[in-house]
Amino acid sequence: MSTTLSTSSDDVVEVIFEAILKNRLNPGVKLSEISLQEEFGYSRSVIRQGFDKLVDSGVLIHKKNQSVRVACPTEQETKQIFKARKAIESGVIMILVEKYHNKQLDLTEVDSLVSKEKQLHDSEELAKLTRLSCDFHLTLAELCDNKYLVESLKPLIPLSALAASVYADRESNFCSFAEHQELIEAIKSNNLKKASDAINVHLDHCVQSLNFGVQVKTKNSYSHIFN
Amino acid sequence: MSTTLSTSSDDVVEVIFEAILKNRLNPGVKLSEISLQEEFGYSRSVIRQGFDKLVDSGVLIHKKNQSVRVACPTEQETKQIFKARKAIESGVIMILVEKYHNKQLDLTEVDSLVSKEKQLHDSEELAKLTRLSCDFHLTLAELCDNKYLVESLKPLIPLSALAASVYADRESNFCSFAEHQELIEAIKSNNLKKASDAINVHLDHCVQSLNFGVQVKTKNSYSHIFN
DNA sequence: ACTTAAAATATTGTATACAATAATTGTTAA
DNA sequence: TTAACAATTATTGTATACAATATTTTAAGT
Repeated sequence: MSTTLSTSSDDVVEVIFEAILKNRLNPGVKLSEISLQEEFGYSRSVIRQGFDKLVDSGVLIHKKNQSVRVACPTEQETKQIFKARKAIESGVIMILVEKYHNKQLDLTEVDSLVSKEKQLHDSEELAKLTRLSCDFHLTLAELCDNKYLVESLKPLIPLSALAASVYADRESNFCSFAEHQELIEAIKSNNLKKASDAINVHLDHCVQSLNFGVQVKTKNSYSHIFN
Repeated sequence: MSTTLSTSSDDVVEVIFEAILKNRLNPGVKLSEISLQEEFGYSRSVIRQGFDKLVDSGVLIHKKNQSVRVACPTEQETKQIFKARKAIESGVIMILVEKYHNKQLDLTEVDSLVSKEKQLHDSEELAKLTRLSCDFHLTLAELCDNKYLVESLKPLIPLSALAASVYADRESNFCSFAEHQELIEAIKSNNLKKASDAINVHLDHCVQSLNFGVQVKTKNSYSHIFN
């Protein structure tokens, strides 16, 4: 929650979030506090504060007296993550439909996000696509003007990205920009039922596109991960 | 998120949560790290870790270089909190109805919670009632077997309690046990529409019962607050 | 070679130290 | 008395130290 007048540890959180969304930090990777001191330029206590926040949101896993690791969602956890997202994002869509109906919603930002997604998709720059589709979902939540709703959804987005990086064969069809487009159209049509269905179907498709048969891979070095 | 093999700072979180739910910690109260050292028996760094988690969930407010304070939700924030709860808890109810339909849901725990609420209501022990009605909502979420959903809802419950302690004239009719009862009956009737309506109406009633005209009161000592 | 045990190393958990900043108190002037 | 300012005190932000615990390496025995 950003009622904190941002302290240094938020930098750590932000950098690690970014690294995950950009697919630089793979699930299971071990992050030691000491080793990251010079990487960040902060002391261990600051790094640790950042880690603590990420652990709290489930993005990092921390077992007592062991280094934190990037979370590696199991099949069951992944399904739970998307079930939770369906609950929260259904609420988001409900609010947005009402807002749009009352002419209190400006969709130009998401419109341009979706067209950027289309561009990247066409030029096959799949790495950047993950980041953009995450932004799409977060931006929708932010348009609700409800910080509590945003904070509820926030940790689930990098967790989804992690799940995708483990189980998605090709990330192109994991979180389809075409369905994002349809979702926006549904909101614009002032049709609550249609929009609700669209978000639920979309998130179901995300899970269905995953292949839970794959063997989980773990790497162990973090050179060239951040920035 | 309890993937952390619980460290000491979780004690701090738990004790402060409790104190809020029990109405011992009022909104706006200042909590200094140093002063709570002997109260808890932990060192400042541990206390601080606990504070950080609570700040992150919005229960404590932290401005740079100032002591943390117990949050004091404004009218607008309170409405946002309950809007977010409606989104999340609608999802909870949806899942529970499905579970009940598939005979995978045991409601004895919530049944007994509601009857305890009724007892306390009849004997006019209103202080303990807040705690119990919070438990009711959290227990429903826990019955979904989805830790992400639980974690999403968790911070909103003490925030609601804080809002009530500021704006509720009499806490008795803030979060009505009778409506809890009806909600459970709706789930048992396998009627999704009815159950969805019940949770939405109930949470709307909570907000409607509040009187946002009151002047906010702030206290400043914390003796006899914990345990 | 392989396994086991022990020593050495590295990393975390917690406490504490010190500088930077805020809050409080005391003093003076109007 | 009140207001403004200075001096004092208290509290936070960050770094670091040290013990407890994990991990890795080394060495010995089979």
